Amino acid sequence: MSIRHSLLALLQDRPRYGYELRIEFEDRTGAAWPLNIGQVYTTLDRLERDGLVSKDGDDGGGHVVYSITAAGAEEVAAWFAGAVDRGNPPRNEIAIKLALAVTLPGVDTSAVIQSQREVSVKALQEHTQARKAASGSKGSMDTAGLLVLDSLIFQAEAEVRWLDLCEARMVQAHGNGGAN
Amino acid sequence: MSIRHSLLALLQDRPRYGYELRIEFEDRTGAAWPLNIGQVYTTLDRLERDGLVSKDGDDGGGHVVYSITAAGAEEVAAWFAGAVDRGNPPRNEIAIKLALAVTLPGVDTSAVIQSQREVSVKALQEHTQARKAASGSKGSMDTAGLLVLDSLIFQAEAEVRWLDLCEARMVQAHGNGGAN
DNA sequence: ACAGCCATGTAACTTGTTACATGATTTT
DNA sequence: AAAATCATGTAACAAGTTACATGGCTGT
Repeated sequence: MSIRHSLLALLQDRPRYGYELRIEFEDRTGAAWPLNIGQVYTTLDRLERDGLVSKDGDDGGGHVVYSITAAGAEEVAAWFAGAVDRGNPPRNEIAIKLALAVTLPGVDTSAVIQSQREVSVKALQEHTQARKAASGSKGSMDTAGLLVLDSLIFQAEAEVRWLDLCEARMVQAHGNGGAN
Repeated sequence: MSIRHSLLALLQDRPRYGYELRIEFEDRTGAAWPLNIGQVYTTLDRLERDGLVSKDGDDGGGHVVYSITAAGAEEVAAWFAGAVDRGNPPRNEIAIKLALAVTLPGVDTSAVIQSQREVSVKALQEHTQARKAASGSKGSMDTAGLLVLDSLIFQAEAEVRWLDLCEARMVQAHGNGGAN
C-alpha cells in the first residue's frame, strides 16, 4: 500500500497531476525506488474508484489534476498516525531461502550465503557512497533523501551481519561449508 | 516470488501434496510468516500452468501429489544460486512514510517516529523472547528457525536504531519535535 | 527533421491474499 | 454427537508492474 498512500499524501499537500506526482515521489524518496509512470495513473484510477481522490478535469494548463477528498484525508491521517505492523513483517526472501537451504538436502548453503553476501556488501558500499556524496559539500540533498539512504544503509548492514552470523553458525555446526 | 520458489524448493526434495507443503513451509520458517492454505493451491495451479511442476493424480493415500519437472528444478537451482538483488531493494514503507512526513507540511514527524518506534521495539522484544525460548534447554528448535528469528531480530534492531537516528536529526534540525 | 522530454492513458499480466464451500477422518 | 484436524479447491479481488500507443511541445 506504499504507493497508494504516498500519492494520497502528496495530494493532501495540494492538488497535482500524474506526471507531477511521479516526480515528487522520486524527489522525496531520493530516487531509491523508481516509480513507473503507468502505475501512477492506474493507482489514481483506483483511488478515484475508492472515493479517496477526485478528478478535477483541467487546471488551465491542460493537466488532469486530482485532489484529495475528505475520505482520502482521513486515510492519510490514519496512515501517518498508525504504525506499520512489525508483528507481521513482510516476508524476507533471503531468510526464507536460507531457511530452506539448510533444511533441504543437496543445497550448498555456504555458497548461497556467500553469493548473497557479495551483492549485499556491494549494495551497502553503493549506498554508503551515495550517502557520502549526498551530505558532502553543497548540501546537495534534503533531509528526506538522507533518511532514505540511512535506512538503506542500516538495513544492508544488518543483512550483512546476519549473513556472517549464519555463515559462522554453519561452520560451527559441521566444521565446513559444504552441502548438507 | 518467495512462495512460488519455496514450494518449488520443497517439491525438489520430494513430491508432496498441498496440505503437506504448507506445514513444511511453516515448520522450516519457524511459523514467522504464516501461509494461507488457499494460496498453496493457487500457487500450485500456476506452477503447473508454467510447466514447473506436474500433478501426479493420486499417491495411493488419496492425496493430490505434485512433483517437480526438469524446468522446475532449473528454476530452483537458479533461485538458490542467484542472489536477491539488493540494488533494487523492496520498498521500505516506513522509510517512504518518513520521507514524506518530513517533506510535507502539517505532519508531526516526531509523532510518526515515536509511534513506529513503539511497535518496532515491541516486535524486537517479542522476537528476542522467542529466540531465547527457542534456544533454551531442550534444543527445541532447528537451525532454520533460529536463522529466521535472528534475521527478524537484526532487521528490527536496525529499524529501531534508524528511527532513533531520525529522531535525533529532527531535534538537531529544529530544536523540537513538532510539526514542520 | 529529429531527438527528447512532457503528459496521459490502456491492456494484460503477476504475485499475493482472503473468504467461502465441501467433505473425510480423527479425537474428545 | 461435537469439535478439531486433514484435505482440496474456487471465486473474487488487491496491489504492483510493464509494454505499448498516443500526442504535444522544445531545443538542436
